[in-house]
Amino acid sequence: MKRRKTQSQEEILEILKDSNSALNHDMLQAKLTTKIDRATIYRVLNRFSDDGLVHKVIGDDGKQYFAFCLNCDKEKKQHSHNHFHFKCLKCGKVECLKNEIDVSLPKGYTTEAFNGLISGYCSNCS
Amino acid sequence: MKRRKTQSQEEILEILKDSNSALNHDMLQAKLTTKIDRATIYRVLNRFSDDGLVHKVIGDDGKQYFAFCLNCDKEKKQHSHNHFHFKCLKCGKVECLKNEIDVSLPKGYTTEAFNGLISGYCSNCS
DNA sequence: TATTTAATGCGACTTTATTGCATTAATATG
DNA sequence: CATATTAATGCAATAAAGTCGCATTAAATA
Repeated sequence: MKRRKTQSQEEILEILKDSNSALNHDMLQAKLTTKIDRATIYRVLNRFSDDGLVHKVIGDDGKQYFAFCLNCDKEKKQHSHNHFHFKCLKCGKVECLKNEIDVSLPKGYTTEAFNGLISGYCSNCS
Repeated sequence: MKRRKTQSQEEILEILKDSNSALNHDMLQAKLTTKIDRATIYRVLNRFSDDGLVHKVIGDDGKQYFAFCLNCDKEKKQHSHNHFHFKCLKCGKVECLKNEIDVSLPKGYTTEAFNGLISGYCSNCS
């Protein structure tokens, strides 16, 4: 199934690129100039996520947030379960912290997968 | 507002204690012998969570999971935003990893809050 | 035992997200 | 360039998770 370039996708991707924070459906829709259907928005976002173009994070509110992928290796599409995301509290930027984070568990514990969101200040904002 | 001891709460708490994994609403309801209303189950669970008796985790599926609190300091009720949870892939147990985890970020980055789920094997199962 | 009010059950409702299906339009093909 | 193919879209319906209002029930207390 080959992907096609469409107006909707371009605009949504542009918004995600311009935005420096992860957006949920509502936030994204609010930024749209064109009217794009809810379902389409979700489909575009999930397609991006599947393609490794953006990452999808589930917030504490249970909603899906999407952010343009900064540090992600686009070849490896196994996004969801092997890294943390970092969100800067000042500039709002969301990044992947793929293997840059050192997780040390209590002794006897071994890590298989981890994911979650770390909040703080990035190097530009701290 | 003083808490009252009720049948429903006892049964739900018992199930959470017996279960060694975090349960969502459906899973919990399936284990009930008595019929307890959806709304009640949610209210009981959130009450437990507010009281620091159980912890609430948002899964990757966006659903709320609840697990009896093993390592949590019941005095400090600020559960939600300052620790990771660890889930053992074998025995399914969910624990708080309050300050036992060493988070080291890329240089220049500072941590304010973190939460998420780490999967692996606990000391008993690894 | 009577009183107070926390907890429950029921139903309606909200929000988030997905799916089916007919239509539109992006790409490929001749 | 015209046409065929089918990915992408819009619309409506639906699903699923969770919350809320309100009348009722039943713990705790006096």
